[in-house]
Amino acid sequence: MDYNFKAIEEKWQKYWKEKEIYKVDIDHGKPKFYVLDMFPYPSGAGLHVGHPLGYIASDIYSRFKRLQGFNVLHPMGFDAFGLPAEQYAIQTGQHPALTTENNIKRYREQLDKIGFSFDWSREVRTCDPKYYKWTQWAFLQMFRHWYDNKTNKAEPIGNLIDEFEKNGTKNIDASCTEQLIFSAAEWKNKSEKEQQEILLNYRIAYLADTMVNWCPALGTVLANDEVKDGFSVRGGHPVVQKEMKQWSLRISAYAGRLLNGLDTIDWTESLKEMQRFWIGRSEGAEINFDIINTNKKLLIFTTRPDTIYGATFMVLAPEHEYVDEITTSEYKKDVNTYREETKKRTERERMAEVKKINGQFTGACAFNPFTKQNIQIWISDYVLAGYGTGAIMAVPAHDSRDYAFAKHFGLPITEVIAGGDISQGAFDSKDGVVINSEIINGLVAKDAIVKINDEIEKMGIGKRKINYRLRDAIFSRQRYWGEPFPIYFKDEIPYPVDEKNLPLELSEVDVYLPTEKGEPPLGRAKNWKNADGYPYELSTMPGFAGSSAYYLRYMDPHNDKELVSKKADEYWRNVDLYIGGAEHATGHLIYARFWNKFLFDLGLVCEEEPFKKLINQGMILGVSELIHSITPYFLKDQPITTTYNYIWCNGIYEIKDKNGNKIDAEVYYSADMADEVLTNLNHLEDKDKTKMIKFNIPIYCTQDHTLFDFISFKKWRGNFSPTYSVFVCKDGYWIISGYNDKITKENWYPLNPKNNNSGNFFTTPIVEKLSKSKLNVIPPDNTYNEDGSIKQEGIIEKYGADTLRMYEMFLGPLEQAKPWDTNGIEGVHKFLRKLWRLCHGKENNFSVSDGEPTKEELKILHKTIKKIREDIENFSFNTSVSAFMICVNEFTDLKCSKKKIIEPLVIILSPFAPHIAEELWNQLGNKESICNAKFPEYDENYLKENTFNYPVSFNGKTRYNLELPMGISNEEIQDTILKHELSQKWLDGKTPKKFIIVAGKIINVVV
RNA sequence: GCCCAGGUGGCGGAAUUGGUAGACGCGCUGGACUUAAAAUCCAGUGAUCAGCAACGGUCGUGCCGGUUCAACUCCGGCCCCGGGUACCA
Repeated sequence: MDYNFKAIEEKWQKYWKEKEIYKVDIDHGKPKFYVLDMFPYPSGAGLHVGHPLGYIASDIYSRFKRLQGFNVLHPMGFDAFGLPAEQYAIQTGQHPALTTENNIKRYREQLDKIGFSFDWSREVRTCDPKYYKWTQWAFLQMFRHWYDNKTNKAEPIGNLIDEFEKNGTKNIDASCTEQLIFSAAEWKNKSEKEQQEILLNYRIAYLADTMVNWCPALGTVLANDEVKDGFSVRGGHPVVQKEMKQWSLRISAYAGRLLNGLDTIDWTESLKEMQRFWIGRSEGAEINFDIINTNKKLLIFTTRPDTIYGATFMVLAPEHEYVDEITTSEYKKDVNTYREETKKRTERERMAEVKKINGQFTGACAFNPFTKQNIQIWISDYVLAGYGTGAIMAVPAHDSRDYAFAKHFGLPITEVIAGGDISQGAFDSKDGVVINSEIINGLVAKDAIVKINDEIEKMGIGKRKINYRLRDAIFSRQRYWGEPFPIYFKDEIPYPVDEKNLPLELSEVDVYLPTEKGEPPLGRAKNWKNADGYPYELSTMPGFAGSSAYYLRYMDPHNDKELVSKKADEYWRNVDLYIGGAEHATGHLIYARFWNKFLFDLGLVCEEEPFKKLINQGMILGVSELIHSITPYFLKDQPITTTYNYIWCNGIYEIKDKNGNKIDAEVYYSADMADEVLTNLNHLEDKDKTKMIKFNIPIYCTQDHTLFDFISFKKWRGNFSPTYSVFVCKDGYWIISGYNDKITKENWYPLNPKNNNSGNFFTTPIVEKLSKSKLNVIPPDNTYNEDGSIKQEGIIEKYGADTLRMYEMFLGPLEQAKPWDTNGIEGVHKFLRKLWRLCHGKENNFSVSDGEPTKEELKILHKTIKKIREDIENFSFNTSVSAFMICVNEFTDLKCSKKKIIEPLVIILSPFAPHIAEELWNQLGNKESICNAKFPEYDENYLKENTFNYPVSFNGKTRYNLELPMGISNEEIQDTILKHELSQKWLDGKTPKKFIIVAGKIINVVV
């Protein structure tokens, strides 16, 4: 073999490791540069080809910066707490710490094979107690602080207590859950418990009632994506919305700063836009409406107080605390029915179904303080409890949703802004003059808002208000595999664990399931209480807890005295370049910014924004395979006789095999007949409840969109599947039975034994993101069967890491999503071989010559240096790979392998393909690693052109090309064009109206 | 639904500021070398019409319309696909 990538890559990976080439320390002699990747969650499926995409990009950038003389911090670690490990633990009984450890080992092995320049001495793992000590520590700081709107920062809770003792709430302007008013005397008269409850109202980490997806059958809270159509995805159990006490972080206090901070950072506009929308600043007013026949006031928030004369009814979220109290006896039953229905739907479903108008009158009315009319109070799905105050004044003439609602229920519509046609639809625009509105008539909306706000404040019924959609982050998870809260409860009041007792380590449990009482798994732990016998919190922290400040730990990872030392923080400051997926836009990237701002308020970090520049790598999409089944509803004994005449229910119901024996089975349908099966169902009773369901199955069970390895499918289904699985094909059916090790070989039952042909069971392919949850991951390296034989050959083994690195970059623009497809990989590999051959000739002897390069050769080299440099700076790595290919093709054509050309070429290639570059660098006689070389500068003088081959167009259409010297005048060009024989045809005897000449670009003749 | 991104040959993509659409690579077709294969090299390759020929014509960047000497690029409207939508990470 000429280019022996295997030997080269192993050799240099070993060398880099032994010489600690990538270890960095604080070095005030060099400018720092901090390049960070979003660290991976080590799933059991291993690293897939999507992960390295961003890592390769950041590695190229890191190596480039290093070649430019920067001291580059480029660390890596693992986001190791999370749901999948816990699910696996539930299924197998293995401790998640153990499986996580194994997964990390596998990830590390895979990462090492790709030749990244990570400084592994700085590795962090979020599940390591030495690490989560600081996650817990930060949480305690949030518990011990409150947000003062006057100083606009977090302040110690002690200050607040002092103020309560002196003046009560009089001078307090705090971010809090509920506005409280009490005097100093009242404060002092409160019991300890009452005082602690009040403080929770102010703490940045606080306990509050929030809505969760509760699954009674599983005894646990589910994530939204674990719920579909009101049922749990696993097991199909009903899920309801339930109120539960949960830890929350008062991120809403930081909404304004999170919004303004966006203007100071170099992120893509689209990402900033997403965060701006997520934060959702809106200026408006809070207004109280009296509720008729009660002494209650209904507080609403509106951005359009100018339309208050058009407010003809009110709508509350079905969960609004007033609903029970105000509903009249006549409507109790209907309201309760409606609320029960709502409870079954997640918030996302409620938002998604705006076209289905529904709601319920409560029987109560409110008083519109401006029109002096009584207006009805309704409840409806489209008002969400978490937004604003959970109540709106509906202005059907000027809000589309209110309009649809009013039309549907026959509620009055009053036009108050001229300019639309309210018989046709709502006029939502603010461009119009106010009418039918007494005191603000004739004003444009903008002025009307000012005037009506003044009036509202004068009347004492409300005030101007800036509202943010950003909600406080719910910080409790009813799970085991996460950071324990350093909190114990005394008399139901939470108290912080003393900092010197951190970390509070996760306790062992017998099984990773909720207790019978429905407590989180930690409820099973023995002695889960402090030295005084007070019980610890049973929930754990969510996934984003550990990832919110990890970039700070990398600066000083072994410090057990501080989260990060001042020295390290002041040198490394913040992340200069952060690369990761756009799917984190509104999760991690907001939480981390919040977390950092909080630490900034405490003076612990010197930069207010953690990530200066951010690039989103696009997702690598893969092909997933879906299997078809039918919703479980239909209970009947059905003999399997023919494919179409009978439909089997899916689920654990009785079905008979062809011998008439009852079997306990689930049934799947081949994709080519699934629709037909569903159609056949239509004549059956209960057909409305029948639905086709499709779900992802592991792609390793499939081949060419066919389920081909039934045994591994059955193993994957595991305990979620009944004993038998029936796979119905057009020409027969397969029956597989048993669990795990006791799965029978597949049995094929053709419908017509004489015509025993295919038995192909088709699945439906779809292109979607590579993800463990989609079961479609493709690893970059070999995967092995249990017996040690190769299951699938990886790219690294087949082509080498340098090829993988360059190919992933070659796939397309970094930021765009692209499907994974190995078709083009040969071309990239060929390029590296070509480079090798350029330096080694046909005989594979290193043969680089010492001659002086020609002008032409220097031009190619400097053109490439310039291009590569610009491309790296623009993160346009796909075009760099093309440029390298063109360059090597050109030198091959010129048979140029001069040292003065090859040496700089190898340096600029080294960020992309470090192994081959290091090898060639070494062969060129260099003793030090190429990592310590200097990135060459290009010389503009070599790039100058004397002539330009102009495209000549007539009326914008290119007709011919013409080589002209650079720098000649437009008149000369015009003359040459007019005389040119090819021009005659297009001028057709006419005189040109106009010449457009862009020097060095184009000539256009307008005829 | 809402927010964000994207749509260019058979495929991945290029065209960085409105200036030659299809760079580079894959695939495919034909050829050279070879006993043969692999490897390597050479030529062709958007569609279509016409032709003995060619620096031939026309069309062509999701769809419809607009601005401009000139539009993949800018503007308006629509369609499709992907991500997120607050407990997947």
